Amino acid sequence: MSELSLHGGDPSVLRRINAAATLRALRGGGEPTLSELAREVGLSRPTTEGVLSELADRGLVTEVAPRSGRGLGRPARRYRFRADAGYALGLDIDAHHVRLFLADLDGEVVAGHHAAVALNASATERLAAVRVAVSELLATVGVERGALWAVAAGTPGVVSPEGRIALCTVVPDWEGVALARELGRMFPCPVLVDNDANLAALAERWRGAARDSDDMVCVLAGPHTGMGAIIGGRLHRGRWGAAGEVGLLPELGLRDTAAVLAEAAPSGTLPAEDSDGTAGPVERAAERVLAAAQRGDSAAAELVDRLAARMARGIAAMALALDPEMIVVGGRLVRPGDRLVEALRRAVPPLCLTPVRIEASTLGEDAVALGALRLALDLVDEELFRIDRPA
Amino acid sequence: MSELSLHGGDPSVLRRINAAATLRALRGGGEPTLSELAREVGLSRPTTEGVLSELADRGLVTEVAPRSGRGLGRPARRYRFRADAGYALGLDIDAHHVRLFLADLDGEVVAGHHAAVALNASATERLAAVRVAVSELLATVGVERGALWAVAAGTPGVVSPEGRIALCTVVPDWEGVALARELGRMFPCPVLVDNDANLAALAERWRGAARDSDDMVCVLAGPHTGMGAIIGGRLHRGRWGAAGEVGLLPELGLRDTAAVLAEAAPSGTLPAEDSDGTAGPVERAAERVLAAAQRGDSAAAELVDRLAARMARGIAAMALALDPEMIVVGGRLVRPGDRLVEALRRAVPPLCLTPVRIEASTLGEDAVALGALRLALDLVDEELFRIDRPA
DNA sequence: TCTACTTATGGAACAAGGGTGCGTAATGCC
DNA sequence: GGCATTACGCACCCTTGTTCCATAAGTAGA
Repeated sequence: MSELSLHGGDPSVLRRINAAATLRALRGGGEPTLSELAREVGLSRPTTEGVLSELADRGLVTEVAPRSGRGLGRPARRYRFRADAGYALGLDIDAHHVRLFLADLDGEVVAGHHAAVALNASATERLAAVRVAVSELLATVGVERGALWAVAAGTPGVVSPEGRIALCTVVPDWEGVALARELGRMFPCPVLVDNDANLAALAERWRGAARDSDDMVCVLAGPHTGMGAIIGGRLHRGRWGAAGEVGLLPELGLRDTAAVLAEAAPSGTLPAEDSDGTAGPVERAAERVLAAAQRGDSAAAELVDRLAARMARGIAAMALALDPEMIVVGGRLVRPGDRLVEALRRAVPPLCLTPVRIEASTLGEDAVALGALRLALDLVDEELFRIDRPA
Repeated sequence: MSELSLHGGDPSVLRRINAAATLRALRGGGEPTLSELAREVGLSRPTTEGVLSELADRGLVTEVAPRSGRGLGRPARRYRFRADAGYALGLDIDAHHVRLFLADLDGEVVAGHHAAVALNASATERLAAVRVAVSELLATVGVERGALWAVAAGTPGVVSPEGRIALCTVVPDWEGVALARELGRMFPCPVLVDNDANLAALAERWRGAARDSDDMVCVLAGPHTGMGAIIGGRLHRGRWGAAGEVGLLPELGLRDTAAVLAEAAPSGTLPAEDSDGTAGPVERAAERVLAAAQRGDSAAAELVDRLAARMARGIAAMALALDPEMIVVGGRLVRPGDRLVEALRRAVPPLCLTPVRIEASTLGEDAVALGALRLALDLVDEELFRIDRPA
């Protein structure tokens, strides 16, 4: 709007506005009638007709067969948004995995993929694994690389505004990698990179536990606990991309989260890294403690409660700073109905000023990749609905 | 824009867009020529002419005398934004004062006012003092109450989204007051109420130390230390209006800020409240310690440093949570070149992950009232430039 | 099978807004 | 006093969108 109100406009901007409105209504799904569409958008039928033929020329809309037999009168022409006119791709690159989701322009996920990567892989090897995974995914569903409109990737650590890994303690050889540029070489479309907790927040708001919440915080409890925040409906990154890192204050207890649980097992007895490279020894140990707590092992349960009490201070600091509507707790250490989330639900509110809902993630390990997908889809939407330049 | 893209538009919305764009260009100040204006907005001269005559009908624009003698050719008609077509009012209501600023539609401050209120005044008395102060201010400059387009007020404590004082430890008898409704009775225009630190943040961004910074935090060091945050260029209030209250965590050391300094003087020797009711005994004592530190008193200086070290944790928590571009420190306890700000500048960065500028407020005691004014002016701007309804 | 009714279509006539171009008015300079 | 210069005011045309109406293409009932 600001762009719009700065420079005045020809009648053509009116057409662009109406095209965007029509596209938006059409993308809601279904195969509306011309008249239905006109009524919904608030335009006359002839105008809508003109807009639609223009959108058809751009390849974004097709006419579908009219449905006869339903109702009285002459069957109406029906139109459909061509969701397959383009695709968006979301990546999750972490210490042990590469995860991918591909969606069409409707945001419908059409394919997913997963590949294990060794913890101690070099940055080059990790990027090669990404390249292979992407190629496999695209080949499986038969989507051309040129059909991608936007790509986004999430990764642990602090990601600078230019998409460089400014800080990363979790993935070896990862710090300093200009990830956006490296990935940019693989795709003929814009590539965005962001912190994993930030993207998990986007995902939870999109199709997870925080649907339609405009002010929420997502806690990603993994080896290190990161947080992402949606503020006023928009992802907040901070000046240097480091927002949500309250864990740095030692007294707020968000560092080495998994290690607190793992300490139960004497370090000498920790198993070596799994052969599939899917999780490190600390994560494995932590997950065993969580499982034991779930089974009713009282020593393990106490350890979980202690972890929750430790984490509560950091989470409360974030809640006090932002006063969010809700906090979603996710990451490797969390499953729905978990003892950890229950413990946090007891430990955090007493430290807060306002009632804040605490929910477990419903997306599990897919959260980050889905969030990356959502970020890419946001870019797609911006492209679809932009009105400040000729199509 | 979203509003715009949802419902399609007549040619009339085009006119509204162009009117808004022209008004925006015109309000930049000066008395531009018709052609200059047309060039700047990107419209043709006849169109601009039509828009201007419409704006003149609405009383927002006047033609001024052409300036002959300057340059060749026929003198051009010149136009001016009628800043006096309306006014905005900002209030600061705190424990000891009522402060007011009145501005025209250009945001130019045309009058200010200040009145002392006794600390132990009842809510009713405090509101009466506000009413009197407003009447005096308006009478002084000869502005009708009906000429007010928007009013905003700042006050210590947590202000709920509906404008109720949900929590306030600083002003007696203030908690629970439905301030927005009470003030609403005094004015025939919208009235907004917000937390004082939030408004101070707005003010510092508008004409203080944080000009044009879209991500900043304002620390208001008074009896209790509050914080306000601008995120992505917009004020962040939180779901319940309680954002920025990290001070609640005891280990973050933002509670009873002034008292830390005042403790130097044994409580028995504290002077009684000043006859003018302008400051409480604790504030007075705190200010004496600050002044002593400024003069070089080493004991006082050490006390200030200790306070800074205490506050640093809370400020760092906020900085880590939000990763702002800069932090502005203001409030009663701060003057430019102060030892407190210097001490914070040393104490905070080591706790942070990213380089964050720390600056002293340049607005002094006016910050909150100016921020309230800015909030009211934002509402004025929204009204001036709205395009989603007929004028 | 034919007729009446219903609903959508397609195009013509009309209105609003914006751009272009040209004759004309008002000023400064020589 | 004439000329160059600059801006004005108006007429004309294009784009976009709306209203209105005759017509087409179905269904339901006789």
